[in-house]
Amino acid sequence: MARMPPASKTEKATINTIARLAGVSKKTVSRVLNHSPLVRDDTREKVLALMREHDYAPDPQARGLAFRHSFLIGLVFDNPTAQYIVNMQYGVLDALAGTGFELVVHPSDSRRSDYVEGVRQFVRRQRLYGVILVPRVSEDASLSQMLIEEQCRYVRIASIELDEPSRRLHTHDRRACIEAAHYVQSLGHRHVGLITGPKRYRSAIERGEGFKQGLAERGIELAPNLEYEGGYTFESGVAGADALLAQIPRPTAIFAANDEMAAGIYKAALRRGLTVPGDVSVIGYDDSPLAAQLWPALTTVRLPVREVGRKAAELLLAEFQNRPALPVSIRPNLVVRDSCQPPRAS
Amino acid sequence: MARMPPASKTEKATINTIARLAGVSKKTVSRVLNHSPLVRDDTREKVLALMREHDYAPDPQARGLAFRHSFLIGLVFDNPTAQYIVNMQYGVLDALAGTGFELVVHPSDSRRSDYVEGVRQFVRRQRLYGVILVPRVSEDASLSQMLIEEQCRYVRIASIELDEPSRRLHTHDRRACIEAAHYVQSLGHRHVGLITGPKRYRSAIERGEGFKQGLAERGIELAPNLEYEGGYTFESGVAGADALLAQIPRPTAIFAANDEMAAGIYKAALRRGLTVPGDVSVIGYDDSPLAAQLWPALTTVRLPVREVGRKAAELLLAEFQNRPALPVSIRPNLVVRDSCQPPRAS
DNA sequence: CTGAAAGCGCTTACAG
DNA sequence: CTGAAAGCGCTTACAG
Repeated sequence: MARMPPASKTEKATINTIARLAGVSKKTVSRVLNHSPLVRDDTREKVLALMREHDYAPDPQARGLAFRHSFLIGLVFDNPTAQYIVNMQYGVLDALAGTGFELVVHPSDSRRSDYVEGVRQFVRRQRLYGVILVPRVSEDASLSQMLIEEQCRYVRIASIELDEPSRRLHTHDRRACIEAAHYVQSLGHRHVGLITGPKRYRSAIERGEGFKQGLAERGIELAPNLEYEGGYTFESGVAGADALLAQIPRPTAIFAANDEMAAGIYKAALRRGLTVPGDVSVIGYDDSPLAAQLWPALTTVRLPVREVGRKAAELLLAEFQNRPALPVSIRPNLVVRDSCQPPRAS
Repeated sequence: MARMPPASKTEKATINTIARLAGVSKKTVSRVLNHSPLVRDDTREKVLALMREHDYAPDPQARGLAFRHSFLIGLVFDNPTAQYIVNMQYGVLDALAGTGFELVVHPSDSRRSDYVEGVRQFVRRQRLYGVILVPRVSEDASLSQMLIEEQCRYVRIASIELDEPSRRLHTHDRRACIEAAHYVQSLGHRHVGLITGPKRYRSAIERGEGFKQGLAERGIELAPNLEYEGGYTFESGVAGADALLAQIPRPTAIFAANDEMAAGIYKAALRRGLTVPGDVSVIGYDDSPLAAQLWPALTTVRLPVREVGRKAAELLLAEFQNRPALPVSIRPNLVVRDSCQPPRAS
């Protein structure tokens, strides 16, 4: 690239600039930067004023080199939906704003045997301050084990309480699905179908078990032929609904463990000449953008993902910011739209 | 966090470790690292072997401090669709793999008057090596002007050829829409509707103009009452289709400037008792995940976004890697699915 | 083709 | 409450 003209602004201020102007050593400026109590109040004020005046911010690289860790937080994920990732990123960035930390993204493929090594290189080479683990990689004990070996902080976002309190964020999938089941029962449904996610996902188990538990609590037993293991994909939702809607008696309501599969139910119903919710009520999970766009709009379970991201980042930075690292738990809520109604009188 | 046991692996190798073991100065190791030709072949080989043996990688923070820039690439965007952002991130990361660079994300809100200053702080404080600008922030001249002031490299991804060759990636929206129009005409449609994006987006103008140009080239003039300015949202697609489908004669095909709005056409058609593509053919833009899930599956224009991200990152790193910085252009292609057919004989 | 010295902008460890 | 020295792991500028 061609040489560019010098910046119009004055040269970037460093810790030396501030120290010289304040008539103190750079160590004192450093103390102010790191909130050390060992600085006289008037000294601190003078230094802070100078920092503001010169728009000074410490160089994260120099700081990182001295601290022996970077000011980077990693987000490690394995292909959840795009909306989930993006919301998570927004949430993490909400928490990082003004802290000097930045977010670096690291997608990985947990089906590859070497993905843990890939994450190891990532955290080691970049000397990451910490990482946030999103399902399903958050469920992998070999990954968290490696991070402990590497002395890298982490927070696991998961549907159950994995790991110790300071490192977990619990999303209460089971509880949310119990409530979804209660809602379905309250409308009067007795023949209810279930399309679960793939059982290698902990969330799939939690959601499926939760839903059945919720029905059982209200005296409804879900028949084995009304449960189908899907793959969290649209196509698997279509296949699952085809299977369930062929049963006799036909279920009057179906719960799908995510919205993609719930959308698949719409397609299968449409093809069979069945209406939603007239012939079959549908309920999903995620409140993806899809949910509001389906016609009729989909009743679904919503986890506030952006808030999850924010809380996870806050937990990760708690120690650095001298706050207590308390375990976090966030509950989803049911978003009632138009895809459920009482069953037709039979 | 509690102190953790020391890592099981040996201490991390530094440039000094390698230099000592190779019996050379660290400057020589540095030369190998930076592909300097001023190293004897056998010296280079010995150093490289040692690096491999000790799994050595230079510390990006130390390197960055000395180089006066970090090894971070910023992705600056203003709320395009989640899938677009995520695909872009994957693409950028494809190009960064193995280079020692990492990707940091920076969403911003271009409606806020201070967003350019926000990006300025971001690039200055982190000493970013460069940034990739995604529409619509890529279209903002005040942003690129600021980056030049800050001497920060950038690449603009845009629907037209903005900026100088070494800083632009052209996505040919106009050409793609011309071809979409030709396709619609080739099916025999004469009464064609258009739902554009908001005119403050350059892409909206390019797509709309391109589509009209393509029709004109085949002797079809798009009537003013068959053009509607949408907002790139599902709801605006519904509203647009409601307006267009009420015209007489009713259009037999509608092109929407993105898939969200195209999905809105489906809903409007369904409500009016019209079938897609029997009564009205629909064509979208983006090939979002939605497109394949609609029923019938949506014919749409697909930009390979991941490839765009990869090429943009390669262009940004060209200078660093001693490659020529040639302008990049990527053409979308038409994905024909089930939402278009010839018009009914009238 | 190779190296000793100085420096990037911070912090730790020690001294007072 | 404050500071001088040394160091984090690299590179630039200079010398040979």
